[in-house]
Amino acid sequence: MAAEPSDRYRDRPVRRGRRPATSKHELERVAFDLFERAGFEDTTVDDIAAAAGIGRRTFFRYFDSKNDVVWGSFTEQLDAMREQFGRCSADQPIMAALREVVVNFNRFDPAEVPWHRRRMELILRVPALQAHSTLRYAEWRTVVAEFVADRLGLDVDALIPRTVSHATLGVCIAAYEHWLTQADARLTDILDDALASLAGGFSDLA
Amino acid sequence: MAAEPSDRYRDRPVRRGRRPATSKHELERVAFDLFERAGFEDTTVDDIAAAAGIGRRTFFRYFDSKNDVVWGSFTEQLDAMREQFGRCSADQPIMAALREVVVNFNRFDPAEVPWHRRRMELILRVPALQAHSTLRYAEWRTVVAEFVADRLGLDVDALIPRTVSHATLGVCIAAYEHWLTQADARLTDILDDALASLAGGFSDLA
DNA sequence: ACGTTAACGGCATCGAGTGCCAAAATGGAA
DNA sequence: TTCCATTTTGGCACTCGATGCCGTTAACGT
Repeated sequence: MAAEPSDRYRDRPVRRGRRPATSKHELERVAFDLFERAGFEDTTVDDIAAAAGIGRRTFFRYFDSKNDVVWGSFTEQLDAMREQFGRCSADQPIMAALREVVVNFNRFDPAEVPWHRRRMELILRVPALQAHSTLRYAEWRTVVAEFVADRLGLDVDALIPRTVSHATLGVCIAAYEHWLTQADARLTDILDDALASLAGGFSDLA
Repeated sequence: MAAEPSDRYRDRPVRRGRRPATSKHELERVAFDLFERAGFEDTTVDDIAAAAGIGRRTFFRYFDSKNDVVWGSFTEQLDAMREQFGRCSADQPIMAALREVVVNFNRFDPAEVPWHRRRMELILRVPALQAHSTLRYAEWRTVVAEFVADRLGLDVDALIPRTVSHATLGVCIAAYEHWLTQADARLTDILDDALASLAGGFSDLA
């Protein structure tokens, strides 16, 4: 059941030194289990390390911080999103493309949804994680800003791309927060609605 | 020159116990001075306390955290913004009112501008402060969401008010970040432009 | 067997943040 | 003037996240 320690070395079947004692995935599993029981704040890194059977020092070789545990393979997912942007038709309006890609990016296999929900509950409700999330969101925004900048022939750091990416992220977070309060709503629907409002400049609300 | 220790007791000229050894304002001054020299990260709470001539333990009675030092009287300013929203004409469109109030809220006396710039450079560029700012932004968003909810007869936690407040905040942060890169631009102008873009649903960018 | 390589994990250290509590300072009342 | 109530101070001890250092362990190839 547990992930193979060699998960991280799929692309190098033959390797030299000592094998990793665990994997990011497995650590994530163990940690989420503890978070579920005692809460994020009351679970110490020692707890996680002990439960995973590794030393505390080793934990910090798998994750830069306790906060990072909940972010899974976020960086890899960003790469996927960047690719989706690359496949957008050039004659689709920017905000429409943005809406489509972001919504698609948030489609999950039904089996994964409860897991994703727990992850987002942590990120959006635990103060320490809310705070830390800002740093991860910056990466997300950059992907969006790159797309917008590319389309408009502007620099990534120009005002327009940054403004659009910030606004879009804000809308997504609001949608996510709303989704968490709805027991059985579809995330993609809420995101789609919210992003449509944004593209309309919220003019519908008089 | 230093603020009176009794700053915090303006409304109670006669008081009982021991006088405070310093004030939030004075601590802020001392801290900013150190941040300027050594940077935020390399300035410890001990450094600040020592420079202010108080004990480390006492520092934490003035501020909940080292991060909070840079936020000055943010909560008081939010109250002012809430009042400004209250004075808005009911027939002004929501996004227009939002734009006006937020821009006005960011007008500063020219003499304060350099100070405000340094404050925002810290908040927007130091990772630890970027992260912590999220928690303060939440308060800001609530003020905006309250206004929008009130106007639409919705709950503060409804999707629309939250979405609008998140988007508006995002735009403001983008504007602020842009302002920091421009040596002599007017913050209010940038904010006004960016908020106009938002109200237009970024439709101008095709 | 031996050397190389890579991961492990203990130890020491730093810095933020908190609970506890005695000491200091201040005004008012006896 | 002395004593009391009140309020702030600040030292001490402790927890927890995070990091540098370094010897140890486990795998592989020769």
